[in-house]
Amino acid sequence: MDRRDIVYTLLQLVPMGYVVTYSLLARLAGTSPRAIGAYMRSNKRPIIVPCHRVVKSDGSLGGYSAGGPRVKKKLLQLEGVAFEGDRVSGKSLIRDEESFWRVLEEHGHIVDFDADP
DNA sequence: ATTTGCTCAGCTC
DNA sequence: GAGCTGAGCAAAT
Repeated sequence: MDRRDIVYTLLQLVPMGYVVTYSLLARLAGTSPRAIGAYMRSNKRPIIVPCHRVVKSDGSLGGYSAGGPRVKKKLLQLEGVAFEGDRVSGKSLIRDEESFWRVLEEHGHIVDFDADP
């Protein structure tokens, strides 16, 4: 299990209609934002690993190797993500770890870290 | 709005 | 190994 697998796994937990930042994934996986970009670029399983749900921390799109920013935006809109111009509007953008875990809980993913005996 | 310094995985020699 | 290139960030200007 290397860092790349961790990143892909985390990404698959993000529900439709939400978007995370490169920066957040970097903090969660213990690496740098640009490294996340590199992982996405070399992503071999489009769709299964939803690279289109990763954007820059100011809400602008960033890149998308499978079709360019146009396609990326379109996909997000189809998933219900709201835009203001070329930026994702605040509501669906997850920037910090706390909101990340909260969103996962609300969508029924298992978050429980310390199961107390 | 634009510039500046920092980052690190992957690719090339 | 050493050097370059980005699907980026935050702070200062």
